[in-house]
Amino acid sequence: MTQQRRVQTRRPTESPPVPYPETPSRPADTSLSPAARPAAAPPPPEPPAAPENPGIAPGIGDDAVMQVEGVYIISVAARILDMHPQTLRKYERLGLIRPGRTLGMLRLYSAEDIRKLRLIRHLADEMGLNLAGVEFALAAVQNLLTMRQRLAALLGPDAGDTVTEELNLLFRSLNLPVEP
Amino acid sequence: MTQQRRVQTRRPTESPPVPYPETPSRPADTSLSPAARPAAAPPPPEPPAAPENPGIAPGIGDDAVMQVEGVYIISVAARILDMHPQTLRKYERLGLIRPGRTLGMLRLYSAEDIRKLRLIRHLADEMGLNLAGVEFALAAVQNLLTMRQRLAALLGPDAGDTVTEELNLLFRSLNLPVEP
DNA sequence: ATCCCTTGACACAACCTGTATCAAACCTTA
DNA sequence: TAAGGTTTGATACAGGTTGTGTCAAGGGAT
Repeated sequence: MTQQRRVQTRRPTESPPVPYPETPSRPADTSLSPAARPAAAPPPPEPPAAPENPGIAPGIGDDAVMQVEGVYIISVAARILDMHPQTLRKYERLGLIRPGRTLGMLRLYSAEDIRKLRLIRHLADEMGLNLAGVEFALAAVQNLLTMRQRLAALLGPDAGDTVTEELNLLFRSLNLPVEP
Repeated sequence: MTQQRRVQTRRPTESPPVPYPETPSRPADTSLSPAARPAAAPPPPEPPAAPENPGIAPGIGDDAVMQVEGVYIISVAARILDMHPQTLRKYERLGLIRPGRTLGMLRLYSAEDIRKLRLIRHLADEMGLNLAGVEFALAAVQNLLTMRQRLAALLGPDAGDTVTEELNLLFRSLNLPVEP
């Protein structure tokens, strides 16, 4: 009755346009993927550290790249979300989120990370899922959005709109605040 | 940060052919729906109580209705599934399953209930979901099958086959042993 | 150089979950 | 009718999970 990993044989069937991400199936806490991130380049070299600016993006004036929506250090992100910094660290350790890093290895949470964390908080606090369930739900949402994309490519844009509408109904029915 | 219920306004949008079941959103243990089942008629009045016949359906010879796939009392169902009878009772109390009842209020588990319980066991034991997550996953599967049906009705049988194929890929990607 | 913040690790309280146990009631068989 | 076994509902408990608190060590910005 213990947690056990499931080996599954993947067979090379007619390579689809967008692949499904293949859920990692990690029930135990022993994650953290020991051989991961050997020397990943820190994506945004931009430590803003706006100490008091919750909710709006800090306006980076000079040579910033396009569409920088907002990047927050862990204390700011935790204050924005009203969550504990240790909770955010644990979520990263379990693989639920993957914030960027500055050159000094400080975590940088993008607006997309903030949105994902809000969804995680909704799933955990209001719907009562544990973290394995949160991982499952996140994978389900991700795969459904991928499926929508694939169906739109396979069936045409009109059918894609219908699928999008049905997915909106489904997300609403499942109490999932997702906007595809 | 405690569990709190979410009130949601349902609005009557363009009545679809098959409705989505509207997830109950029940995080707390205080379920059991106090005003439910006022005098529901017991569906199959058939107490077989086959004490030693695990796995195959008891052959009811005489005036049985068509397609009786198998009905088991709780001890037999628990032995078939290798689960504790109390666990089955708790699952029913939480609303995950809804076995039939004999006239003496004995629980009767159909083959469909057994299949659902196997899925629940897979979600809980192997994927590590808690019961709220199991409820979410069951609702997701149910809604996806409903969506497949609706899309087939809206887009035609060929698109329906494509949707079915995509759903099979999605279920496989999510480690869900479901056969639509 | 100094101060504030982050990091990683450990620990703990509260909760969840499956199981055990109990008396009462029921069905089947003698 | 009476005995025996089983189910039911309720309660209790051990083990695991989860969010949070605390600590020393280190880094970045003024």
